[in-house]
Amino acid sequence: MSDLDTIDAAILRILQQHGRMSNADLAAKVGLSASACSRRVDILEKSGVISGYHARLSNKALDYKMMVIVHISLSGQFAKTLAEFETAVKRCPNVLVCYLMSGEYDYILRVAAKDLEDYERIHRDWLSALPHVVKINSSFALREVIDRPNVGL
Amino acid sequence: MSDLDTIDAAILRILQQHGRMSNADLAAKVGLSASACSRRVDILEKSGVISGYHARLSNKALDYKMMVIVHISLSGQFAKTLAEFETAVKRCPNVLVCYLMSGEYDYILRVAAKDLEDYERIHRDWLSALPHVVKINSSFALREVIDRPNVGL
DNA sequence: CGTGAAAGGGTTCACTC
DNA sequence: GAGTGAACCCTTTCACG
Repeated sequence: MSDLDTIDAAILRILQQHGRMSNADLAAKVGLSASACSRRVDILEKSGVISGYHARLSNKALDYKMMVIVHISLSGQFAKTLAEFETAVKRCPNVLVCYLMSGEYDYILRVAAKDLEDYERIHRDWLSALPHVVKINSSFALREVIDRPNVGL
Repeated sequence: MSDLDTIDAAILRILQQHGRMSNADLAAKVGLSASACSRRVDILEKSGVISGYHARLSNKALDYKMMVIVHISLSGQFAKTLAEFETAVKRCPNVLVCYLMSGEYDYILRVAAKDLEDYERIHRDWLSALPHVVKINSSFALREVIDRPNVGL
């Protein structure tokens, strides 16, 4: 697709960490003029390398202190079964990540909860209520070692 | 901590999706004047509810098409063992997420790779080389159903 | 790709309700 | 806490070298 040179990589590295840095500051950091820098960022956005800019919220500040990894098995692998499950799981706001997996389990989920009581509620009202589920396995995260949105450049 | 009213929630919801929206536009969207909106955003940033702004890069555009969930067990749970493992795992740029877990496995990792060959290299050069590892279990993601950075408000 | 200038818009005050 | 208006600063974006 688009070949990234050293300067592009530098731009991406900085914008990953400081998504609201002004173009003028960014240009200075990567050693370009403002116009040249703006042109490059524009290309990176339009080519889809930069898919968007987002404020990151502190789960802790919002009182979401628990992270739970949930493994789920369904009663079959029919397309209709998967589609119904996925439609339902998308409705649960506490599910941050959901992947269809190969291997022993069908889906793996990452679920945020305020505390154990909150997770019990989520498990009861949301997870157990998902269609076609035959097995649920919850593992609790004791500590977050790494959490980055993208691969290091 | 800080109580969030309806307007704060709206601000967070918008900034989550459009991290580079100008304060003027944001104020219009939530029905506030620019100054009032700026004051609120300032408070949200300083109180830590907004922990930062980040450009999101498309893993696909960067040719990272594979997502692998890796379960890892160590030879013990001594603090020194865990610390050594964590120091080493942080050096691998392909590891996006790493949690210390309760339950059967000690750690769960989310690893990005360009393709199967790339993952073989990562597995050989990084994962297998991590200290104190006694068991590695790789599961490949077939499809991404959900991937949001934060809990829906 | 860099420069420079013009134009437009954004942020941030002090002040008021 | 929220709105107004104005000043100032900064950013973006041209055309051109």
